[in-house]
Amino acid sequence: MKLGKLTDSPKVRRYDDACGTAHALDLIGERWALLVMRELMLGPKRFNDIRADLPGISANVLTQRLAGLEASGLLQRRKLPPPAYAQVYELTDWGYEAEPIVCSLGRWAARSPAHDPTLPISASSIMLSFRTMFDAQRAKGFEAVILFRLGGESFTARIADARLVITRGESESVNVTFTGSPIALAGAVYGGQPLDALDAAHALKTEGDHAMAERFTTLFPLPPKVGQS
Amino acid sequence: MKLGKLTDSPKVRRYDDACGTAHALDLIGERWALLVMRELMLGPKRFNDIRADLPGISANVLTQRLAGLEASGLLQRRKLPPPAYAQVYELTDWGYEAEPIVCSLGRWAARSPAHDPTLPISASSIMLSFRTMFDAQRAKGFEAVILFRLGGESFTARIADARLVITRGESESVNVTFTGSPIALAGAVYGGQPLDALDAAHALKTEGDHAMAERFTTLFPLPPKVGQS
DNA sequence: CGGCATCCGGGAAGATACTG
DNA sequence: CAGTATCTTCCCGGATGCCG
Repeated sequence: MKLGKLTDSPKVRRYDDACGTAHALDLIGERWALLVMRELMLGPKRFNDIRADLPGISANVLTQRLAGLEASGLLQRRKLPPPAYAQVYELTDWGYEAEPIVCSLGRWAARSPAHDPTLPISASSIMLSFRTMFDAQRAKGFEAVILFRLGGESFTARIADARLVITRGESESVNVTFTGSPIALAGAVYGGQPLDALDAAHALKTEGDHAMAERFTTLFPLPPKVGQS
Repeated sequence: MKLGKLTDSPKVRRYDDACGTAHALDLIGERWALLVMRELMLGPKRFNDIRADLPGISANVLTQRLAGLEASGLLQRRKLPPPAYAQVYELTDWGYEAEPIVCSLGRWAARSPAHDPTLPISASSIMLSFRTMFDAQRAKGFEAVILFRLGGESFTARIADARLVITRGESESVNVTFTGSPIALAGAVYGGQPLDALDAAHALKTEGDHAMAERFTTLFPLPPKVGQS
């Protein structure tokens, strides 16, 4: 039997630096930490759902990150009311305020020559990327409600007044429904793959107003890769 | 004699994730990487100067980070022309584009209850923090050129038209000169310490127009800590 | 099934010493 | 000054197993 030192100094490896950026890295600089927060950006999730959307993370590390983020005040564990009872992890208000960080990182790295968009992507990731890459100019005069069914998770995007609002869950009066995998949706929006080809390949089913669906896929221009133009 | 495997896959630990945020962490998610970039945000530096401003980093790790960032296309090594000859590290254009990330991280983490502003801070950090926290409203109608001499490094801040421009180096027609340590300057701007007290303590010398100096210190309001109002 | 503790192997980070 | 070499420590990732 071994008893962990009671005086166990937390032994956290910190940057002893008053700079806010350095402190941010103390909070979310550990491996996986920011991706865990990304997965929670669109609403609370349970342990195994986070884990499933972060291929490569071990249960071990996920437990540590959740505990660390909770101790920092960035997320809370919450028991769902009956009849669900399940325990979920939910960002605090301050945690949600990290969204600009996630988005600016994503926008910046999209210019990387080494970025490989064919890798797997989670549902939360691509919905967040829409918030990041949305071009208000291109959306002028466009009004639509788009429903996404991505492997068990549903999201609704509402576009009006050149603004985009994305929420978790289904919705009424939907103009377009996309059903399929996040990667196929990414192919349509970012890879320039035609919707009918994806439909024919049974990768992404498009239902509803196809003109609106086509227009939707044009609203998220990628920044130019470095070294180009 | 040992021969490293030629087929040695770089063995970089990557997130296999198409999400831009995840790719950003592949690029700058390693420990110290973003702080190295922060130190270069205001202009090129040489190895030992970066090292001196990042207390805690070992030469070993700094070498690795510089090599990694160079391989990713985020910085370049450059030989200064005669008579300096020294080798310096300089961010590429794309590297400089990471400034919004550094700033949004800093602004977000400034709300943390665990943030300790009494820790040491580098000259680059505090000059960058001015860019981050600058409040254009408060600067309306204020015009000033402020020179900072912070332990061997000089920076100039120009405020006009409710805009702030910070550059490395000295300048002509200066209204105010601050001379001292970065931490003392932080005390004045963020800690509410009176300039004359800092001057009396020989921590920060203020020369020139003291009214302008006082006003300058009010232009950088900190966001409220979480849990407060 | 969901959440967490434990053990282990490999590799990254930290500290120090050394070299051109 | 600008790194390299070496050694130690600790974190990450994987597997297993406990417990509600």
